[in-house]
Amino acid sequence: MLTLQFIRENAEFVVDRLKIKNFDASGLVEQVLAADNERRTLQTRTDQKQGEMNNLSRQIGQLFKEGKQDEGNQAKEKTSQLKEEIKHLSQQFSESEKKLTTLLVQLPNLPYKDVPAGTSEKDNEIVREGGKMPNLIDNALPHWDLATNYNLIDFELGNKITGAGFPVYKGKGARLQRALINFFLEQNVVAGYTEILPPFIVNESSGFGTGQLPDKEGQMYHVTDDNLYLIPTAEVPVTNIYRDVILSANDLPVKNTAYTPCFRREAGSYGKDVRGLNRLHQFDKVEIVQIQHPDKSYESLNEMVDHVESLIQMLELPYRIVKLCGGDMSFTSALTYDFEVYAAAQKKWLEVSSVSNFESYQANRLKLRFKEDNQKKNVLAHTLNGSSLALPRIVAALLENNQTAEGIRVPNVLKPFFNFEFID
RNA sequence: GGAGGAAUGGCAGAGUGGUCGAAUGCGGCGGUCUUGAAAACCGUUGACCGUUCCGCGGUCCGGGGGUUCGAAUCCCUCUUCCUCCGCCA
Repeated sequence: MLTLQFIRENAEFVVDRLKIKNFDASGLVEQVLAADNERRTLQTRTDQKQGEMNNLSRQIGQLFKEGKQDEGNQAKEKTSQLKEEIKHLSQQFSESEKKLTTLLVQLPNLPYKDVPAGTSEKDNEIVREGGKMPNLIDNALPHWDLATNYNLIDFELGNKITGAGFPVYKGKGARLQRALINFFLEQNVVAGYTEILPPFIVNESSGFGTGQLPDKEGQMYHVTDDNLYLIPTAEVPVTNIYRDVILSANDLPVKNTAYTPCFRREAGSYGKDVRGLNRLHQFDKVEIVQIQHPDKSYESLNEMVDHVESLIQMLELPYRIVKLCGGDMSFTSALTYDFEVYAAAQKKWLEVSSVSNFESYQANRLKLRFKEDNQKKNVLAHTLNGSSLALPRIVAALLENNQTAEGIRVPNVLKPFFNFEFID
């Protein structure tokens, strides 16, 4: 969330910038400022009474110590009213604080200065394109047919065991998943990321820290008995490692990578977009996460974009990098680049990565700070993350683009991890 | 799952009702000494909020609640960790 201090000092700017995200913040900002004022008034009054009480208690203690029982008891009688007032005030204060937080979390992150205006993906800006479009054979098949024909993925079996959106990978299909996960992790480690294997289920505080809760509750699977959530992305556990942490400046940047399965309810997604591997309830993804000094976070963002691009290039897939417009960006992001690969049989661009800078928006929720050298004050760090990469759509594109009459060609870079040049 | 024990500042570890945000040691930072370093010595060393902001006030001793004029200290509850038993990949 945005910091109160920033909103106080830049209220108009906040409202103005959020227009880029098609978010009318005028009413909300006003309410935040009012709630903030109320809270501060209440705190001043509460603190003052509490101070009086502390003084009185000290005096009473002193009186009893000196053996002045009568005076002590007399003084005691004076405390009951004060006590009542404090109880009342602190109740109001905590309600006021709660109200303020409720309002505050409704404000999205501000878009970075060069985020294009727009309402949907049509307004996104293509920043780079690369790779070579394949020459498809005649009668080229979409990946769901290829996956079935070559016995790589069994969608029906997934329906039986769990339900739609939970495919079963088999044989070379399963091995290809494993190979891709290894390949991605390996490349990330080479690029300086530390490998993490986090829990796949998180608590409420973690969900709040990265911004999934409270607003996107319906997108996660909820284990109600224990009030835990299946992770929708490794971003959640890996970023939350640093919740309530104060780093020192020379710890930065922190670079972590993790493979996890991701679980998404995808409520409200139906139709042809969900065919095959295009949209699943459970899928595999390797994630990269950085924690960086505010002055350098956009350098890191570019570095991450270049890194993800190199992965896709190694897989020899045609791709494009898209800068999201305000309307298509997530609630918590300041700047997001999406990566799309072309799945030639479907004739579709599929999103395989989303790389974002959240600036201090998540850090403020997480209370993730660092100590600047020679300075007392702790400052919020910047957090960034990106997929490197999400597997299913990569697999979809690999299958579709590399199909030949004899079988499916496997990119050379996977050799160390997948010992077949051909799937036939 | 059953029975006990514990949770204090970066770490170790005192403190069982009254200036305790907390002794002491280690670590960190600054200084004296030294050509430099070590050792020794001196000083300093948590976070958050409010404010009339070089000052003052408030909160925080695992989380939440309670008793009391007053709680790190007493009570309840939750969580986590340790020991023993059982079970187990």
